Amino acid sequence: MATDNTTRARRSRPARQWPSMADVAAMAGVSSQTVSRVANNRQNVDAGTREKVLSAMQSLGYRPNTAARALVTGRFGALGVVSFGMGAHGNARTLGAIADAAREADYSVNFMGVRAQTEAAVRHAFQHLMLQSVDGIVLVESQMLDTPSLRLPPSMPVVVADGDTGHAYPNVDFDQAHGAQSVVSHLLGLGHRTVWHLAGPADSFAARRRAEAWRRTLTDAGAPVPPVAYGDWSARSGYRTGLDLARRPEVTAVFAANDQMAMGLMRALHEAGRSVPGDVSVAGFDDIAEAPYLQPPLTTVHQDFEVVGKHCVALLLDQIEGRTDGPRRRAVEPVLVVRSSTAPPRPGSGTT
Amino acid sequence: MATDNTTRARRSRPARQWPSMADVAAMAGVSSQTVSRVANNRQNVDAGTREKVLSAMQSLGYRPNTAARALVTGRFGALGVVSFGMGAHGNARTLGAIADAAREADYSVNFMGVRAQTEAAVRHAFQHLMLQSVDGIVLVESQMLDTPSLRLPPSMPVVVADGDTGHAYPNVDFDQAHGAQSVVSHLLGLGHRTVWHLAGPADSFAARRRAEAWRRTLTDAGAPVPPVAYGDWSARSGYRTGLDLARRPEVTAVFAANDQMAMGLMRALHEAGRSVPGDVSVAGFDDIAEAPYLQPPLTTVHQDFEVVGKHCVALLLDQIEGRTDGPRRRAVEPVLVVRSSTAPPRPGSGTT
DNA sequence: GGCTGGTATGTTTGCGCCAACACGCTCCAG
DNA sequence: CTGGAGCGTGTTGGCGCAAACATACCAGCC
Repeated sequence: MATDNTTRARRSRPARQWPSMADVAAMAGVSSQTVSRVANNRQNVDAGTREKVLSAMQSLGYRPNTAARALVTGRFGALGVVSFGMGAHGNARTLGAIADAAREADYSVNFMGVRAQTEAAVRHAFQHLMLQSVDGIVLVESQMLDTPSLRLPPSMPVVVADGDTGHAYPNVDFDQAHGAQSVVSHLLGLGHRTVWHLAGPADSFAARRRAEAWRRTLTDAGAPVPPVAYGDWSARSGYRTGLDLARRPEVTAVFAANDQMAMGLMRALHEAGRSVPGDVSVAGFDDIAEAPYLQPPLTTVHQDFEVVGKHCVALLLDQIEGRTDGPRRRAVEPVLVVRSSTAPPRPGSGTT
Repeated sequence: MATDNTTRARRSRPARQWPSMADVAAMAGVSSQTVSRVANNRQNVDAGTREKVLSAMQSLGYRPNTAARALVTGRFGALGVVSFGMGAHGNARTLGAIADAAREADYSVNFMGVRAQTEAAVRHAFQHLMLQSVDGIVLVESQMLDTPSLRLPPSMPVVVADGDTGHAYPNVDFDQAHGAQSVVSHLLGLGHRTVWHLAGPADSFAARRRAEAWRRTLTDAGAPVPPVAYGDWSARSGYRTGLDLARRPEVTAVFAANDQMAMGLMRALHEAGRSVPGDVSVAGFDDIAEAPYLQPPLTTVHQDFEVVGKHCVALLLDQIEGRTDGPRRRAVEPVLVVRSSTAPPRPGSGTT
């Protein structure tokens, strides 16, 4: 990065290896403009002429040069996605869904992974994408939007997925509050005196919203609010917290902010001799594909990432194509899926 | 797709919203060529001049236009990645690693997800990428390379990750054979009479290589070769197979071709009252982050996706930059990780 | 017939950038 | 003191494409 590019760029102009419109035009005996019209599927071309051009394209193996096209149109046919690592299941699924939706709209996806939510890392990602090679950007779960030096130019369309809503950008998100509330209500409804919470990292907006909804649901129900434990979304962090919680006999129900942490949590409880759901009920969030096959099958909140991806692309295309009348926020409703990791508390348990 | 683009392209040329080199040049009082030299970090620019240009860039918010640059250099600064869905952990991890490595080299990553390994789907992906907008392509786990109509132009650099080795493209792969062999040997070494295998889908090359190594290791050891079951990498398919295997008392050890299937398998065995590893030992492949926290913690084969991503990018850059002396194949050694899901068979069990 | 309006096609132009070359200067060897 | 090499910089041209404008032709109409 930022090294001397002399050597790399020293290669002289490469020999033409792709035919251009002019080549096709010459072969078909028309002007290059007509070739352009055929390539862009314009209707005002005679059927016979179109045929000639198409067969010339075919035999020469012509492909339009996107760079030249982008230069003249100012559009790139590409969307940028900034996301924080493929380790998080949700991020990977969201990216896949965005890519699918983008392909439907004939856009390609330029992916920038960012390892850390540090200013430098995010700035680098933005700089790379903002080299004017994308028509818009989807930010997946970023908390960095308010850092002034990272502000994107106002002319760049942006959609934020699964992130903070306290900014001006259009936004697609799960209704985290509703999902978390449904889990906590479910557990309280089973008869638990209260529900403990293993939250995601404090700098994650989704984690904060889940924690807030958990707290509100408890207070609304008049249940005591136990201290919050924080993990980092990993099973490992769930395991560490689980070792702690297992030592507290008053813990009868735990809501983990994602399924991976719930896995670690259940493992720790098992090792400590606390059965799930006999002694402790555990619920997760995400409904990863493996959730039905955990031991026990995990009660969790299902999130439809496909829909999120679709909405992200739709909102972005609205901006790119200048439509301002569409919605600027979309919420996707998560659905509680009750399996076997939650049950009523043992009679007499859970008292302090 | 292939619709009339008239309306979309009808927008007249958008007002210039980005400053160009000429603007910077005017502000700095130099020629645009000098701006170009500064932008490309050439050394033959006077320090004072460079300073003036840089501050002009800064105050105008100048970003080089990659399309224009690509048009004249014939290079795009982008790598294409074709992969089959983000559902499979391995694919997601590999993509993330490729993106990281590409960023190190100042390339961006153009991601094309393909849902199905059908000819039409893959062709569409290739067409999109081959619109001369990437400098090279990484194919992650594709079996479609030999389909004649999909052949890529010889001028396009390609690297195949985790896929078939029976083709001319440079290749990065795990030493699947070695990994599978180490699992099977481990189980045989524990005293199991033989090891059953839950393979990945028949059209996956990685799955085939794992199955072949499993078979060879058994025959080399003089162990009987049980029939193979096939899954689709999902926990669900592992579960279904597990219900079958649980009914066969002679099954004392199973090698699942990935961790997700092992999870489903263990769940089915548990439901059928067969304990792991007491009655049946189970081993997986991949070492997903959650493997240590399954019940029981899963013996599996660790794969370092970061290294695979790095190698892919390195081999691709070799081709793009015209280096022909580098290696054309790289194998990454997977490592057996023994946890608690494997144990010696119960005395007297496993006889037919 | 001359006019209008529409359609198919061609010509010109310029997007922003960089390679190639030209230029003027300095420095040093011969 | 002259020739040539090296350096910083400017000038020119053209990459492939599509927008804008120009042209040719035809049909229908008063």
